[in-house]
Amino acid sequence: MQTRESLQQQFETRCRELGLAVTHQRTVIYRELIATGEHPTPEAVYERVKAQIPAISLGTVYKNVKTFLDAGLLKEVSLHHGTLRLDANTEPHHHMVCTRCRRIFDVPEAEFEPVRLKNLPESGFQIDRYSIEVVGVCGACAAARPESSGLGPASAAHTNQVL
Amino acid sequence: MQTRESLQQQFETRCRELGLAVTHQRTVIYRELIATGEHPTPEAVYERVKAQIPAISLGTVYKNVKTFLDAGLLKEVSLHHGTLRLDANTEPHHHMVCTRCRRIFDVPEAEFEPVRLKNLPESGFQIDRYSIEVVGVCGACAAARPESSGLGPASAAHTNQVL
DNA sequence: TGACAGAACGAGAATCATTATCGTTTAATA
DNA sequence: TATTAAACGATAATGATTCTCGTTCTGTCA
Ligand SMILES: [Mn+2]
Ligand SMILES: [Mn+2]
Ligand SMILES: [Zn+2]
Ligand SMILES: [Zn+2]
Repeated sequence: MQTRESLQQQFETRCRELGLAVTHQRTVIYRELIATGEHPTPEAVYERVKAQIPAISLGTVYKNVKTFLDAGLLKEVSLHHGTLRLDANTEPHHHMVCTRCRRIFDVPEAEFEPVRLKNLPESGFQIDRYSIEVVGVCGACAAARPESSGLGPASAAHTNQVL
Repeated sequence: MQTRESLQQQFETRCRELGLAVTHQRTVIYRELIATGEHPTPEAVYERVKAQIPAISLGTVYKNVKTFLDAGLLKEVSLHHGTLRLDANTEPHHHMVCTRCRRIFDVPEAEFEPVRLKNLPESGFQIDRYSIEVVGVCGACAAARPESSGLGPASAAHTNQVL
Protein backbone atom coordinates (compact mmCIF):
# COMPACT_ATOMS: atom_id res chain seq x y z
CA MET A 1 0.00 0.00 0.00
CA GLN A 2 1.17 3.45 -0.92
CA THR A 3 0.59 5.05 2.47
CA ARG A 4 2.85 2.79 4.48
CA GLU A 5 5.65 2.93 1.96
CA SER A 6 5.68 6.67 1.92
CA LEU A 7 5.78 6.86 5.73
CA GLN A 8 8.77 4.55 5.76
CA GLN A 9 10.45 6.58 3.04
CA GLN A 10 9.71 9.81 4.86
CA PHE A 11 11.31 8.38 7.96
CA GLU A 12 14.43 7.29 6.09
CA THR A 13 14.74 10.68 4.47
CA ARG A 14 14.36 12.43 7.81
CA CYS A 15 17.03 10.21 9.34
CA ARG A 16 19.46 11.01 6.55
CA GLU A 17 18.84 14.70 7.01
CA LEU A 18 19.65 14.27 10.67
CA GLY A 19 22.65 12.04 10.07
CA LEU A 20 20.96 9.13 11.83
CA ALA A 21 21.48 5.54 10.74
CA VAL A 22 18.28 3.79 9.66
CA THR A 23 18.38 0.76 11.93
CA HIS A 24 15.75 -1.91 12.22
CA GLN A 25 15.09 -1.00 15.87
CA ARG A 26 14.75 2.67 15.11
CA THR A 27 12.38 1.97 12.26
CA VAL A 28 10.07 -0.24 14.27
CA ILE A 29 10.06 2.09 17.28
CA TYR A 30 9.06 4.97 15.08
CA ARG A 31 6.42 2.98 13.25
CA GLU A 32 4.81 1.86 16.50
CA LEU A 33 4.85 5.39 17.86
CA ILE A 34 3.00 6.63 14.81
CA ALA A 35 0.65 3.64 14.78
CA THR A 36 -0.72 4.21 18.28
CA GLY A 37 -3.09 7.10 18.67
CA GLU A 38 -2.25 7.07 22.35
CA HIS A 39 0.35 8.89 24.38
CA PRO A 40 2.42 5.94 25.51
CA THR A 41 5.18 5.63 28.08
CA PRO A 42 8.60 4.38 26.93
CA GLU A 43 7.78 1.11 28.68
CA ALA A 44 4.57 0.75 26.63
CA VAL A 45 6.48 1.43 23.42
CA TYR A 46 8.99 -1.20 24.47
CA GLU A 47 6.23 -3.78 24.88
CA ARG A 48 4.85 -3.10 21.41
CA VAL A 49 8.27 -3.20 19.79
CA LYS A 50 9.39 -6.29 21.65
CA ALA A 51 6.58 -8.24 20.00
CA GLN A 52 8.39 -7.62 16.72
CA ILE A 53 12.00 -7.56 17.90
CA PRO A 54 12.18 -9.83 20.94
CA ALA A 55 15.88 -9.11 21.56
CA ILE A 56 15.47 -5.35 21.79
CA SER A 57 16.47 -3.72 25.06
CA LEU A 58 14.52 -1.13 26.98
CA GLY A 59 17.61 1.08 26.93
CA THR A 60 17.47 1.20 23.16
CA VAL A 61 13.89 2.40 23.30
CA TYR A 62 14.84 5.15 25.75
CA LYS A 63 17.82 6.16 23.62
CA ASN A 64 15.78 6.42 20.45
CA VAL A 65 12.88 8.16 22.08
CA LYS A 66 15.37 10.76 23.26
CA THR A 67 16.84 10.97 19.77
CA PHE A 68 13.39 11.46 18.25
CA LEU A 69 12.50 14.11 20.83
CA ASP A 70 15.70 16.02 20.09
CA ALA A 71 14.95 15.76 16.38
CA GLY A 72 11.42 17.04 16.84
CA LEU A 73 9.86 13.83 15.50
CA LEU A 74 8.15 13.42 18.89
CA LYS A 75 6.92 15.71 21.63
CA GLU A 76 6.61 15.23 25.38
CA VAL A 77 3.12 15.68 26.75
CA SER A 78 4.28 17.34 29.96
CA LEU A 79 7.21 19.60 30.69
CA HIS A 80 7.39 18.44 34.29
CA HIS A 81 7.42 14.71 34.22
CA GLY A 82 10.69 14.41 36.06
CA THR A 83 9.70 15.30 39.58
CA LEU A 84 6.64 16.24 41.57
CA ARG A 85 5.88 19.97 41.64
CA LEU A 86 3.68 21.19 44.45
CA ASP A 87 1.17 24.00 44.42
CA ALA A 88 0.01 25.53 47.69
CA ASN A 89 -2.44 27.69 45.77
CA THR A 90 -5.55 25.54 45.78
CA GLU A 91 -7.72 28.16 44.08
CA PRO A 92 -8.34 27.58 40.36
CA HIS A 93 -5.65 29.31 38.32
CA HIS A 94 -3.35 28.79 35.35
CA HIS A 95 0.41 28.63 34.82
CA MET A 96 3.31 29.95 32.79
CA VAL A 97 6.11 27.43 32.42
CA CYS A 98 9.68 28.20 31.38
CA THR A 99 11.11 25.56 29.06
CA ARG A 100 14.66 26.41 30.13
CA CYS A 101 14.62 26.53 33.94
CA ARG A 102 11.25 24.79 34.34
CA ARG A 103 10.08 27.41 36.80
CA ILE A 104 6.32 27.76 37.09
CA PHE A 105 4.46 31.05 37.57
CA ASP A 106 0.85 31.52 38.54
CA VAL A 107 -1.58 33.21 36.19
CA PRO A 108 -4.95 34.29 37.64
CA GLU A 109 -8.02 32.86 35.95
CA ALA A 110 -9.19 36.36 35.12
CA GLU A 111 -6.23 36.80 32.75
CA PHE A 112 -8.06 34.70 30.17
CA GLU A 113 -11.46 34.69 28.59
CA PRO A 114 -13.26 31.57 29.78
CA VAL A 115 -12.25 28.47 27.82
CA ARG A 116 -14.85 25.95 26.71
CA LEU A 117 -14.91 23.11 24.23
CA LYS A 118 -17.04 24.08 21.24
CA ASN A 119 -18.49 20.57 21.05
CA LEU A 120 -18.89 18.35 24.07
CA PRO A 121 -16.73 15.24 23.75
CA GLU A 122 -18.73 12.36 22.28
CA SER A 123 -16.62 9.93 24.31
CA GLY A 124 -18.53 10.69 27.51
CA PHE A 125 -15.58 12.46 29.07
CA GLN A 126 -16.72 14.32 32.20
CA ILE A 127 -15.02 17.69 32.41
CA ASP A 128 -13.88 18.88 35.83
CA ARG A 129 -11.84 21.90 34.79
CA TYR A 130 -9.80 23.54 32.11
CA SER A 131 -6.14 24.24 32.76
CA ILE A 132 -4.09 26.56 30.58
CA GLU A 133 -0.31 26.39 30.35
CA VAL A 134 1.55 29.32 28.84
CA VAL A 135 4.74 27.77 27.53
CA GLY A 136 7.80 29.88 26.83
CA VAL A 137 10.97 31.37 28.27
CA CYS A 138 10.97 33.36 31.50
CA GLY A 139 12.50 36.83 31.69
CA ALA A 140 15.58 35.66 33.58
CA CYS A 141 16.36 32.86 31.14
CA ALA A 142 15.72 35.05 28.10
CA ALA A 143 18.15 37.63 29.49
CA ALA A 144 20.78 34.97 30.11
CA ARG A 145 20.63 33.50 26.59
CA PRO A 146 18.59 35.73 24.26
CA GLU A 147 19.26 33.82 20.99
CA SER A 148 18.43 30.10 20.85
CA SER A 149 15.63 29.32 18.40
CA GLY A 150 12.85 27.90 20.51
CA LEU A 151 11.89 25.13 22.86
CA GLY A 152 14.21 22.18 23.08
CA PRO A 153 14.87 20.34 26.31
CA ALA A 154 16.00 22.50 29.22
CA SER A 155 19.74 22.21 28.91
CA ALA A 156 22.19 24.81 30.21
CA ALA A 157 23.18 23.55 33.63
CA HIS A 158 23.21 26.94 35.33
CA THR A 159 19.69 27.75 34.24
CA ASN A 160 18.41 24.39 35.29
CA GLN A 161 17.86 25.02 38.97
CA VAL A 162 14.43 24.13 40.18
CA LEU A 163 12.50 26.38 42.63
CA MET B 1 1.12 39.20 64.40
CA GLN B 2 -2.47 38.32 63.71
CA THR B 3 -1.96 36.87 60.23
CA ARG B 4 0.53 34.17 61.17
CA GLU B 5 -1.46 33.10 64.21
CA SER B 6 -4.60 32.65 62.25
CA LEU B 7 -2.83 30.64 59.56
CA GLN B 8 -1.42 28.36 62.24
CA GLN B 9 -4.82 28.05 63.87
CA GLN B 10 -6.46 27.34 60.55
CA PHE B 11 -3.93 24.58 59.95
CA GLU B 12 -4.52 23.01 63.36
CA THR B 13 -8.26 23.15 62.85
CA ARG B 14 -7.95 21.52 59.44
CA CYS B 15 -5.76 18.78 60.89
CA ARG B 16 -8.29 18.00 63.61
CA GLU B 17 -11.05 17.82 61.02
CA LEU B 18 -8.94 15.31 59.12
CA GLY B 19 -7.91 13.37 62.22
CA LEU B 20 -4.28 14.29 61.71
CA ALA B 21 -1.90 14.90 64.59
CA VAL B 22 -0.44 18.40 64.66
CA THR B 23 3.26 17.59 64.75
CA HIS B 24 6.11 20.05 64.64
CA GLN B 25 7.35 18.63 61.31
CA ARG B 26 3.92 18.80 59.74
CA THR B 27 3.44 22.36 60.89
CA VAL B 28 6.76 23.61 59.52
CA ILE B 29 6.35 21.76 56.20
CA TYR B 30 2.96 23.33 55.70
CA ARG B 31 4.16 26.79 56.71
CA GLU B 32 7.05 26.64 54.25
CA LEU B 33 4.80 25.43 51.46
CA ILE B 34 2.51 28.39 52.00
CA ALA B 35 5.41 30.81 52.41
CA THR B 36 6.97 30.11 49.02
CA GLY B 37 5.16 31.53 46.03
CA GLU B 38 6.97 28.93 43.94
CA HIS B 39 5.99 25.43 42.88
CA PRO B 40 8.68 23.51 44.70
CA THR B 41 9.79 19.91 44.48
CA PRO B 42 9.65 17.76 47.64
CA GLU B 43 13.45 18.01 47.74
CA ALA B 44 13.26 21.82 47.74
CA VAL B 45 10.70 21.75 50.54
CA TYR B 46 12.99 19.44 52.46
CA GLU B 47 15.86 21.94 52.16
CA ARG B 48 13.75 24.77 53.49
CA VAL B 49 12.38 22.73 56.37
CA LYS B 50 15.75 21.24 57.28
CA ALA B 51 17.01 24.75 58.03
CA GLN B 52 14.49 24.79 60.87
CA ILE B 53 14.41 21.11 61.84
CA PRO B 54 17.87 19.72 61.03
CA ALA B 55 16.93 16.18 62.06
CA ILE B 56 13.95 15.89 59.72
CA SER B 57 14.10 13.14 57.12
CA LEU B 58 13.26 13.44 53.43
CA GLY B 59 10.84 10.55 53.85
CA THR B 60 8.83 12.58 56.33
CA VAL B 61 8.52 15.39 53.81
CA TYR B 62 7.29 12.97 51.16
CA LYS B 63 4.84 11.37 53.56
CA ASN B 64 3.35 14.68 54.61
CA VAL B 65 3.23 16.09 51.11
CA LYS B 66 1.22 13.02 50.16
CA THR B 67 -1.01 13.50 53.18
CA PHE B 68 -1.61 17.15 52.28
CA LEU B 69 -2.35 16.23 48.66
CA ASP B 70 -4.89 13.65 49.76
CA ALA B 71 -6.45 16.20 52.08
CA GLY B 72 -6.67 18.81 49.33
CA LEU B 73 -4.39 21.23 51.17
CA LEU B 74 -2.01 21.02 48.20
CA LYS B 75 -2.30 20.39 44.47
CA GLU B 76 0.09 18.78 42.00
CA VAL B 77 1.03 20.97 39.08
CA SER B 78 1.06 18.11 36.58
CA LEU B 79 -0.97 14.94 36.40
CA HIS B 80 1.80 13.11 34.58
CA HIS B 81 4.91 13.71 36.59
CA GLY B 82 5.53 10.02 37.15
CA THR B 83 6.67 8.91 33.75
CA LEU B 84 7.41 10.31 30.33
CA ARG B 85 4.41 10.39 27.98
CA LEU B 86 5.15 10.60 24.28
CA ASP B 87 3.19 12.33 21.58
CA ALA B 88 3.72 11.38 17.95
CA ASN B 89 1.36 14.16 16.91
CA THR B 90 3.74 17.07 16.43
CA GLU B 91 1.06 19.44 15.17
CA PRO B 92 -0.19 21.99 17.72
CA HIS B 93 -3.16 20.56 19.60
CA HIS B 94 -4.60 20.25 23.09
CA HIS B 95 -5.39 17.37 25.45
CA MET B 96 -8.05 15.81 27.66
CA VAL B 97 -6.59 13.98 30.64
CA CYS B 98 -8.39 11.43 32.78
CA THR B 99 -7.56 11.78 36.47
CA ARG B 100 -8.38 8.13 37.09
CA CYS B 101 -6.55 6.15 34.40
CA ARG B 102 -4.29 9.00 33.29
CA ARG B 103 -5.07 8.37 29.65
CA ILE B 104 -4.57 11.34 27.35
CA PHE B 105 -6.78 12.20 24.38
CA ASP B 106 -6.06 14.68 21.63
CA VAL B 107 -8.25 17.73 21.15
CA PRO B 108 -7.84 19.67 17.88
CA GLU B 109 -6.93 23.34 18.24
CA ALA B 110 -10.11 24.28 16.41
CA GLU B 111 -12.20 22.95 19.32
CA PHE B 112 -11.37 26.13 21.25
CA GLU B 113 -11.56 29.82 20.63
CA PRO B 114 -8.00 31.13 20.54
CA VAL B 115 -6.56 31.72 24.00
CA ARG B 116 -4.52 34.82 24.74
CA LEU B 117 -3.39 36.56 27.91
CA LYS B 118 -5.33 39.77 28.37
CA ASN B 119 -2.23 41.57 29.60
CA LEU B 120 1.25 40.63 28.48
CA PRO B 121 3.33 39.40 31.42
CA GLU B 122 5.34 42.25 32.91
CA SER B 123 8.05 39.76 33.84
CA GLY B 124 9.38 39.61 30.27
CA PHE B 125 8.18 36.07 29.79
CA GLN B 126 8.39 35.17 26.08
CA ILE B 127 5.36 33.16 25.03
CA ASP B 128 5.90 30.27 22.62
CA ARG B 129 2.48 28.68 22.79
CA TYR B 130 -0.66 28.10 24.82
CA SER B 131 -1.55 24.58 25.84
CA ILE B 132 -4.96 23.66 27.19
CA GLU B 133 -5.61 20.62 29.34
CA VAL B 134 -9.18 19.43 29.82
CA VAL B 135 -9.08 17.64 33.15
CA GLY B 136 -11.76 15.15 34.11
CA VAL B 137 -12.86 11.53 33.97
CA CYS B 138 -12.93 9.58 30.72
CA GLY B 139 -16.01 7.71 29.59
CA ALA B 140 -14.62 4.30 30.45
CA CYS B 141 -13.61 5.28 33.97
CA ALA B 142 -16.88 7.11 34.62
CA ALA B 143 -18.78 3.98 33.57
CA ALA B 144 -16.65 1.79 35.84
CA ARG B 145 -17.16 3.97 38.93
CA PRO B 146 -19.87 6.58 38.37
CA GLU B 147 -20.02 7.95 41.94
CA SER B 148 -16.81 9.31 43.50
CA SER B 149 -16.98 13.07 43.98
CA GLY B 150 -14.17 14.45 41.90
CA LEU B 151 -10.45 14.45 41.30
CA GLY B 152 -8.27 12.80 43.88
CA PRO B 153 -5.20 10.78 42.96
CA ALA B 154 -5.77 8.00 40.45
CA SER B 155 -6.33 5.10 42.75
CA ALA B 156 -8.29 1.97 41.86
CA ALA B 157 -5.65 -0.46 40.64
CA HIS B 158 -7.67 -1.85 37.78
CA THR B 159 -8.33 1.56 36.27
CA ASN B 160 -4.72 2.55 36.62
CA GLN B 161 -3.26 1.05 33.47
CA VAL B 162 -1.32 3.45 31.33
CA LEU B 163 -1.67 3.53 27.52
C1' DT C 1 -0.39 15.18 85.67
C1' DG C 2 0.87 10.19 84.25
C1' DA C 3 -0.09 6.15 81.45
C1' DC C 4 -1.50 4.11 77.11
C1' DA C 5 -2.35 3.40 72.19
C1' DG C 6 -1.96 4.73 67.91
C1' DA C 7 0.00 8.04 64.78
C1' DA C 8 4.09 9.89 63.13
C1' DC C 9 9.02 10.00 62.94
C1' DG C 10 14.03 8.80 61.32
C1' DA C 11 17.07 5.64 59.18
C1' DG C 12 17.82 3.01 55.74
C1' DA C 13 16.39 -0.67 52.40
C1' DA C 14 13.67 -1.34 48.32
C1' DT C 15 11.50 -0.03 44.05
C1' DC C 16 10.74 2.33 39.75
C1' DA C 17 12.06 5.30 35.93
C1' DT C 18 15.88 6.75 33.56
C1' DT C 19 20.72 7.23 32.23
C1' DA C 20 25.51 5.75 31.68
C1' DT C 21 29.10 2.34 30.56
C1' DC C 22 31.21 -0.89 27.72
C1' DG C 23 32.13 -4.67 24.76
C1' DT C 24 29.89 -6.41 20.46
C1' DT C 25 27.20 -5.82 16.21
C1' DT C 26 25.67 -3.27 12.31
C1' DA C 27 24.83 0.49 8.83
C1' DA C 28 27.06 3.52 5.67
C1' DT C 29 30.31 4.17 2.42
C1' DA C 30 34.20 3.74 -0.51
C1' DT D 1 34.27 -6.57 0.76
C1' DA D 2 37.00 -3.77 4.31
C1' DT D 3 36.76 0.20 7.37
C1' DT D 4 34.79 2.97 10.87
C1' DA D 5 31.67 5.36 13.53
C1' DA D 6 27.11 4.75 15.10
C1' DA D 7 24.00 1.92 17.36
C1' DC D 8 22.89 -2.09 20.04
C1' DG D 9 22.27 -5.27 24.29
C1' DA D 10 23.44 -6.23 28.88
C1' DT D 11 23.97 -4.47 32.96
C1' DA D 12 25.51 -1.18 36.46
C1' DA D 13 24.48 3.33 38.29
C1' DT D 14 21.60 7.20 39.46
C1' DG D 15 17.71 9.91 41.10
C1' DA D 16 13.05 10.12 42.75
C1' DT D 17 9.85 7.96 45.55
C1' DT D 18 7.96 4.44 48.57
C1' DC D 19 8.26 0.98 52.13
C1' DT D 20 9.70 -1.21 56.56
C1' DC D 21 10.56 -1.18 61.15
C1' DG D 22 12.05 0.10 65.59
C1' DT D 23 11.66 4.45 68.35
C1' DT D 24 9.37 8.80 69.72
C1' DC D 25 5.63 11.90 70.11
C1' DT D 26 0.44 13.44 70.22
C1' DG D 27 -4.02 12.96 71.74
C1' DT D 28 -6.93 11.09 75.21
C1' DC D 29 -8.41 9.63 79.45
C1' DA D 30 -8.02 8.27 84.32
MN1 LIG E 1 0.15 27.53 40.84
MN1 LIG F 1 -1.42 14.61 21.72
ZN1 LIG G 1 13.47 30.29 33.01
ZN1 LIG H 1 -10.00 7.10 32.53
